[in-house]
Amino acid sequence: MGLEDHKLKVFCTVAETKSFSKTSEIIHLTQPAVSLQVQALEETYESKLFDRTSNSITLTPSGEILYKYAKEILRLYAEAEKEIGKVTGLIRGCVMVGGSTTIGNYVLPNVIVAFKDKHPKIKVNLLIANTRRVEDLVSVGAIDFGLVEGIPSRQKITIEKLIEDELIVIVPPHHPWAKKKNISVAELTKEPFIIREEGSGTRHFVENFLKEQGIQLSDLKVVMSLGGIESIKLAVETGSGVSIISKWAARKEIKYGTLKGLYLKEAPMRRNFSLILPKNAIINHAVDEFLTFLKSYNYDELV
Amino acid sequence: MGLEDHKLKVFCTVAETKSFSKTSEIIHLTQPAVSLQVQALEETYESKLFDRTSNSITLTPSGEILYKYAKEILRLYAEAEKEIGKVTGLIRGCVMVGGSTTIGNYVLPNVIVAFKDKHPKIKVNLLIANTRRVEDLVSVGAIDFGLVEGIPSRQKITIEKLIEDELIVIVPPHHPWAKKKNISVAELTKEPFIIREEGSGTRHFVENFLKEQGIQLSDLKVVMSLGGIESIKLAVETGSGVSIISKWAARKEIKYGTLKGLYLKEAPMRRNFSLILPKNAIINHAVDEFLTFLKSYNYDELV
DNA sequence: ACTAGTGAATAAGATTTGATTATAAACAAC
DNA sequence: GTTGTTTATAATCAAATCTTATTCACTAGT
Repeated sequence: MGLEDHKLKVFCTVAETKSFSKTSEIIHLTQPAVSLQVQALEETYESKLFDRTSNSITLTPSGEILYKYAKEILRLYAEAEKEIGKVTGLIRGCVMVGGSTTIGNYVLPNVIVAFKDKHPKIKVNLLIANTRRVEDLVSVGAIDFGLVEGIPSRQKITIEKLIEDELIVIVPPHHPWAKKKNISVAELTKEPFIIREEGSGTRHFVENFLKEQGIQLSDLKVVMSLGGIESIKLAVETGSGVSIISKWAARKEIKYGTLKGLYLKEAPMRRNFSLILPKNAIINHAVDEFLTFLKSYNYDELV
Repeated sequence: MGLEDHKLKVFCTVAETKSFSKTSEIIHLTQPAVSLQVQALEETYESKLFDRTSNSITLTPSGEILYKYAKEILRLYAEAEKEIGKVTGLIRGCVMVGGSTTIGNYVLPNVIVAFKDKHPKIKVNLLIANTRRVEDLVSVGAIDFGLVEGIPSRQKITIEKLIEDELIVIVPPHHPWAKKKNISVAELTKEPFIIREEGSGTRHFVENFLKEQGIQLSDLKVVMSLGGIESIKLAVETGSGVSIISKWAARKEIKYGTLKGLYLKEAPMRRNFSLILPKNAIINHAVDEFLTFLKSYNYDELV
């Protein structure tokens, strides 16, 4: 882009993530490039900016000072661009979004496509990771904002409920349940069940939900545990069992008829997708526009 | 150097000098390079920053906004560097000095050499021009500070008396006056006189001084008017006449005996060299050090 | 109006900076 | 020790930046 000091941006991200390699993912550079940028800064100021001691990276006193100023400088770059954009009517820039697995893979791509259609000049950057990781990046200010499942509670983050997510039971189209709209929790325990891997937000939610309905995971006939939504859908399509995933994740397959979605009779499986923003965020013009778009977007048209 | 955004620096200087070519002299780039830098900025913001109308350059609304922010950003870069310098004990950076003809050619070079000796890492940049021009550059903030003859009075400039300058009568070593210490104004009118060109600060001072002593320029036997101090000294050395110049300018020749300096009986021809600073100047660490050095420098050792 | 003269834009080339892949070194965890 | 993870270094390649040479646009002077 060129409307900000790239070296300072890289430096700040390293300071925030405390990692050269994570920075390289976020900025979309290779790790050596990040090392070189920081080294270049250290040479111009003739002062080490980070202590690279074994397993952790910390800012040196010089680094602390530079970080404070760099952050303010970057804020001014963003503000200048915003102000000029107001005058020229031009909206451009770069948005760094973080999305947790479900929302990142199945909701945001559609939103981003629609957004790019309205604002072709704005570059959108999507990073998909688990909720914890996205929260971390937001809390240190390494990305502009995040969209995650559930309602994380953290200091240094502003949280806003954005849209509701509903989980559904998925079955293959020729399954006995395929004609039904609802099934009971009791019925669920009779069928081979495929579950997400330990650590996933969706699995966590499902476990809790079933517990509320008086059912343990061990009551289900769990036939396998898979490490990704796509693999779960594939397994269900091929008849290996049924599963529970977000309606957003099953959208396409339901539309094309390769999967059927059902609700539980007892209660809807609802959770929120939350928008999380760093406190004292640098909100540039592009980020502003994206947030406005996000809030006004009609998510139902996706379903 | 790399410890500031070069594009913004160039842009600011163009905005201040209202000239691409003058900027190129100050920043030590070629004129096309300046054009390209500004064009690059105009492309990134997709907005013209200057109106290039015939003979004058003005900031567009976008340009005005960017200038405001750019100035603040550059100030922060300088401040960051200063703060880091305090921690590391390193003093470096770049000073842009403007000097009017006499002080620029005959005083500053010595000061700068002594300064570089103490602070080898600081880059000093000397621009020699007439008083008016130096004042202009200072008043718009295009150079860090200026040293000029006389006491200019201008808004937007902070003025400080720095050192005294004394003008002396110079004669060749075998001239009848060479053995004397003083001569009278009356005597001066009897000798062929060589004078600086119209427009020079020194000529202006000499004319005024003689007027105060009741003598018009036309009372002198002016044999020639020369456009530079070196040519005047040469003319006096070769016996074409006598002249009046700054003691600083005659220092070397008096030391080597190729010229003799005399004072006027009636009154000393004194004027001040003034230090002029832009209001709201960006004083970086290097500038700070140079100013301190300037004020503590023992100018007498030069005489 | 024609001709310098001045100041900015453009073109083509060289140099420097920046990024990439590949690889090595340092360190923790098993 | 061996493995895996993270940063640093090396070599290569692409892109940005500066330079010289030239052209263009506009004034000013004759």
